[in-house]
Amino acid sequence: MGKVTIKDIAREAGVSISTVSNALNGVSVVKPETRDYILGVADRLNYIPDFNGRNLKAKSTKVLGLFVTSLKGPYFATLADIMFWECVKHGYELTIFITWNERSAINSILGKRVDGCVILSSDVDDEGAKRILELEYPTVFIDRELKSEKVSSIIFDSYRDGVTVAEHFIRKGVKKPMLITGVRGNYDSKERSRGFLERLEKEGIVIPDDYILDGEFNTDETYEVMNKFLQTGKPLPEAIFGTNDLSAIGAINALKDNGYSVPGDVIVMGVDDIDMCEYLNPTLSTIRTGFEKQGSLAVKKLVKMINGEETGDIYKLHGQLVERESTNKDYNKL
Amino acid sequence: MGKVTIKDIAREAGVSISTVSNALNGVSVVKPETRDYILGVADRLNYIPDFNGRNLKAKSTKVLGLFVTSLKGPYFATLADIMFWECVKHGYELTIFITWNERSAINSILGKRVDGCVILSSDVDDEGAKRILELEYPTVFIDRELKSEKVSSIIFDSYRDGVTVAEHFIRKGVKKPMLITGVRGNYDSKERSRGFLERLEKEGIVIPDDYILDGEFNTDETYEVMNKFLQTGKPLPEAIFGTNDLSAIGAINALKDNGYSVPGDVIVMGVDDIDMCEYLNPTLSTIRTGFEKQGSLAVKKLVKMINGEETGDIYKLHGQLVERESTNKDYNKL
DNA sequence: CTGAAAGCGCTTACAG
DNA sequence: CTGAAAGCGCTTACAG
Repeated sequence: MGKVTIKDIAREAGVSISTVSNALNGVSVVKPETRDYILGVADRLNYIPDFNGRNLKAKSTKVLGLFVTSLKGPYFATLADIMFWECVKHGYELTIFITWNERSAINSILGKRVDGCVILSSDVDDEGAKRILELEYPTVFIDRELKSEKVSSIIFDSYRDGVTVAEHFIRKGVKKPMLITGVRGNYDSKERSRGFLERLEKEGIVIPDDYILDGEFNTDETYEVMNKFLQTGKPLPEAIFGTNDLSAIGAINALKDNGYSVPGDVIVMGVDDIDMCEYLNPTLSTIRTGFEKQGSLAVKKLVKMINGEETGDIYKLHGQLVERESTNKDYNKL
Repeated sequence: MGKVTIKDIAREAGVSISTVSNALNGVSVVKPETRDYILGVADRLNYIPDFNGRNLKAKSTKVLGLFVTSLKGPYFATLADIMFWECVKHGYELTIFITWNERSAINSILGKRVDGCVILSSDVDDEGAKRILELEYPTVFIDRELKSEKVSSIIFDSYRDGVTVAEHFIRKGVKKPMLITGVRGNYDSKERSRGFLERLEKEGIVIPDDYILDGEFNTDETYEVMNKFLQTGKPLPEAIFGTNDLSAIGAINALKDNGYSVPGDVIVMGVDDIDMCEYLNPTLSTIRTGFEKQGSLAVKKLVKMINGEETGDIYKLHGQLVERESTNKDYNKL
């Protein structure tokens, strides 16, 4: 078929390639009739611009990149969809890169594939993140706290979310809670745990080490450790905080399988508010972290940094308590 | 900082840019010492190739594109992850594009951003799909049946999956089943329904129109229509086939909320085998469609078509019955 | 308002 | 084994 280039259009339309380029890009300098005529020819020839030719010279690609370690996880799909629509609004495309280290993000930026990037990947180590920071290219981190001229972070206020859960338990009169931590080294896991523990401590409640389980943010893993805990015969906690919904679910299943009732014997809470929460039995109380806002804010901020309208900032998004059956002692009495 | 190009490396290393290019690309013609020296210089200067410069001239980008309408949906994340790793194996990158029409895929191929693409987007209409077909560029469709020299399809054998469910119901002695269809026009919804209905018909079972509900592949929607159905006071079906797991879940919730028991009063089955199935109450019987295989096969086939080693084919993947509590009448008796 | 020309950063025949 | 040169398809000052 032979690729159609602006040269072909120029020849066909009897104008120069500069004029074609200007017409195609809507540069206002072109006479409207000329422009329309050229556009018609381009259309007729099924012209499709070569990204590489364009971007090689142009300063901007009009593409934003989202870099993630994996697409799995409770809220990723929604986040990406929201980001996509926010990009559309601003005249950008969004492309998603799966990657396991910071090289790929750096390559894409420096290789002029994207004008800026949003990075969600716990697997980028701190050194890698710092390297990106030093680049001073427009970047938004959504799972770590970094900031510079061109770099922003939009994260959950996970410390506060942990506090919120603690206070909810305190209101319920809980004296002996259990904590299930998430992926080691993960920002949200650490902060949620810290907020939870510190707020409880203010109330004079200190959780013994054997009442802090490591659930890896994962249902199966949490089921295992919870099950093992229950086998020891130690006294049941009154309440369990799973630092994400998946681990809360694992804990509930282990409790059920050991003959305990939730919320009758133990109340349980998670974080995230994944769709599943409403379909479980009992429905799961949780913290809605507001990732929709995270997605749109990430793109908005990125665009502003690209345009030089704003410099880097750190935003912390407040979660919201969603009470359902799993923390409602009265539920089983119905 | 000023972008480092092969010119800089050439100057620094005291060689020509051709030699730098050859060294960087591992062209064997370069003397090993020269190559190593150049690589060292490139490394020292933090050289990162410009994608646009490279791809403009090169025939191949070594990037595969995955085009989807949305990242939501039960198995998308797993599919993408699997495809990513398969790409890595073959020396390709994977980038994901969210898009609502076939233009974007066409642009990306013809705009030389990707060497080939996998398309999962029911929203590409048949005309759009045909346009892609005519391009004769390496493409794999994973939700429609198309085939040509460079175009393959790797789909679920959804007709057969429908038959499998029908036969499972027949074995259970079901005489009055209900069907919940999915997204209108969706290949899998149509085929699953058709297989289900035709197999039942062979058994002399014909489902009346008011026992075929439209659930849009979606829990909330299905809950609504099921609820409405139950309000009519019509006799309960003995079994319900939700053409995906999400709709089966919606039906179960509506039944429960109306005081019925699953599987006691009605047995229910879905398709997909999403993670949630195991955490529901009752756990959900379903068809495991084998999308892991779909992901890796899609990439493998695409690479082979790109390399000209194979021409287009159509593969249908067989699903596998996974029986859990929701179709096990004895379950409630325990 | 339009066109001739340079050049973006690479790759790739081709000479040597 | 290495280098000089052309060219990929565009954009962008600059002249006119």
